Amino acid sequence: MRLSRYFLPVLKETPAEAQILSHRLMLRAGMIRQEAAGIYAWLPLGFRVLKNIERIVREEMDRAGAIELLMPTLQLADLWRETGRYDAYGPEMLRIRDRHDRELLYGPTNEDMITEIFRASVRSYRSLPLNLYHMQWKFRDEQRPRFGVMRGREFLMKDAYSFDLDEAGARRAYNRMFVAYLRTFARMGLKAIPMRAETGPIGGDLSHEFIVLADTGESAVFCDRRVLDLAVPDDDIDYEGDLSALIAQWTNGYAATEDVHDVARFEREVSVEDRVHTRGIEVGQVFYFGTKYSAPMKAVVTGPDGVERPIHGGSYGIGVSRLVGAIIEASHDDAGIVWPDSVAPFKVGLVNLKAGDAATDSACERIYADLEAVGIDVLYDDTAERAGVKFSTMDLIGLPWQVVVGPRGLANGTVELKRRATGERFEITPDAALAKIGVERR
RNA sequence: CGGGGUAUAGCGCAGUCUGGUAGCGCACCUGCUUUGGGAGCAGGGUGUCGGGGGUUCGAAUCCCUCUACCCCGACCA
Repeated sequence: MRLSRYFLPVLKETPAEAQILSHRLMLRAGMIRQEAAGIYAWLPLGFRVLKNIERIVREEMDRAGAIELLMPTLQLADLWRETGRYDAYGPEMLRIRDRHDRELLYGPTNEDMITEIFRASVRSYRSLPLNLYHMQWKFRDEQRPRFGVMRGREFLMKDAYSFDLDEAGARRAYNRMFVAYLRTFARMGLKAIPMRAETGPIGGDLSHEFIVLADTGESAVFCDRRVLDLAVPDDDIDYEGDLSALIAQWTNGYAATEDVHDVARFEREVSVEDRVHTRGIEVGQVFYFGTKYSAPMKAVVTGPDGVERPIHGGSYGIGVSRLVGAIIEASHDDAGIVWPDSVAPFKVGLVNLKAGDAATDSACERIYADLEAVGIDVLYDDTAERAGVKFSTMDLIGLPWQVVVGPRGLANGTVELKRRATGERFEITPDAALAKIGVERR
């Protein structure tokens, strides 16, 4: 993409309403624009990051055996009346009437609807286990939206729902999602720690929150340093195998958010040098809730013994849009965002220091073409801006690699390659720069 | 939902107390000079002063009212 033809409205000054760092950087980097309290338009750069996060979530969900579908944002109130949640949910639910005066709601979550979909078609235990998920915009009319996309009213959530014949099956489903979550967050460059959680209004008796550690996170967390060093399973993990030992490894060590923190236990189980007290951001939560929805909604299957019984369910959420903010909170410096490679909006920023100069232009064009040819996303700054502006913009938007091309270097046959995350700089030939990025010129 | 605050150009702000027909910096547009870490000179205002109503010869400014947004606290992917 050529910057001269892109839409990248970066801001030099920070909008007054943005308090936390990720929100400021997202506004300044031209990733989002606020349209109402807690409601954002995703501008091209932010949208690319969102799509990358979506892709990773999708790949890991699919790998773990979940099946993607898409449910609507609008739901009939009657569906929610079956579980009693229409009245229970309160003013956080956005309620709407259509032209026929039918009561609708903008879905804050989808347990009720997925259960309805399930019960319409599934009759036998032979169809189980089943795990269905989607990524869809949710709306929760928060009393106080804040922190940009970290706490919006409209947000993109991945929500998965598992259906099993009994509790043992449901716990296996839970374990699969647990492992998938470990992998998902790790792939985004995040250290996400599962912590025992309250089950909240969704109900159930087994739940973990996945908390990303970031100094600027909204809640205080306490954990055993040894939990931070646990290895995340590789992509050859066998989801059909027994995952319970792996889960135990991750859940035995102490890890708790402030509200459920047990000081006595923390000090008893964790040695002083292993005690970690930092801050975190919740990016996902997994629940087992048994027959809470299946019983009232009569989502039943016939078991091998011929007896009908309500299925045991679980739900598994990831705040996809929140992750954009969480990643920035966890990965930035004074100059701006430092994107992990896997979610970066472009992999390479190509800086033409003297647009209009024939030699510089043609060197840039060649590098640009070579990168595009192998499918590497590159943002080519071909504008006539000053070097200082170009550099600060590139640092702000945080692309993993910068290739800086100017007459001074070209006189020696070199360009400058910069690694955003480490600050390393190399004065090397264009071919060598491409090789480091991962392109072999033929 | 309790407490506090703000609303003036794309962004950051002054002007409001004491009414006189809108301004500063950045950004943006035109031209020239520049160009290796947020340039210089000259010219240009792109605005229902959040909305509605009122007072007044005259309202960004005073009064009434509505709305939006932000911050602190209690709640959430």
